[in-house]
Amino acid sequence: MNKSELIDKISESTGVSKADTERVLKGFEEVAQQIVATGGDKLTLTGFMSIEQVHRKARTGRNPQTGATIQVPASNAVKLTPGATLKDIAKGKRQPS
Amino acid sequence: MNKSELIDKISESTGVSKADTERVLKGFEEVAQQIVATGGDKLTLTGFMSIEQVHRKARTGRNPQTGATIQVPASNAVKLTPGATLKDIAKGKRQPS
DNA sequence: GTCGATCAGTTCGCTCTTGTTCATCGGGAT
DNA sequence: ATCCCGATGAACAAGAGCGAACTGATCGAC
Repeated sequence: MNKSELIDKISESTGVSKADTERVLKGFEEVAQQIVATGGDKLTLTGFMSIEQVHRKARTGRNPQTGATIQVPASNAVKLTPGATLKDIAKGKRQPS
Repeated sequence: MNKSELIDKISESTGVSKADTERVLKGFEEVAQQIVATGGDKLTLTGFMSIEQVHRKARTGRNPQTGATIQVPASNAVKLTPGATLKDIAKGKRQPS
């Protein structure tokens, strides 16, 4: 499923226009970008997901074409964590809304 | 940041009412739940994130209070993957929109 | 304002992910 | 319709996350 299909589905089920649905998703993405850009806060949507910036240690990577090892420097990364409700649905312990 | 704060921010920046913003986020969550409940499809929001159901092997867990080991059966889990744009923003390689 | 649901933190052995480069193909902004 | 950007997959060593059970704190639906 891609973005267009998602917007169609959300618009159908909520009655919100596709244009506004798209604006809200874009707004959500921009807030997520601000969260991971600054790292000072964490966004938690209870039962759904959380989004935060985390730090990753330096380590060894590899060029898949040549097999040469490459030093990957320490840097910031994105951590997306599913919430309990979403996990329970994936496990079959619970039904989607 | 929690859900209320997120809705305020999105509503402010997009001009969409808080009520509609909340409906769209709820709709997005419900679609994500359908994706991880069935496992047949994967939702990809290019540059932002993707959401899918994955399978996890059985393994050993532990009760942190008693230290007793517990067998955790194989089951389905949720995989949330950040997209390239979000990752680049976390690394500082790129500015948020 | 209430109260049920969820989060965060705890241990630890093992599973899973990470990031590198690059060609190809699809998405999606315009 | 066009075309630039991002997803995908390849190898792999090492980093990071997972999930159990439980509890106090917080969230958010009503």
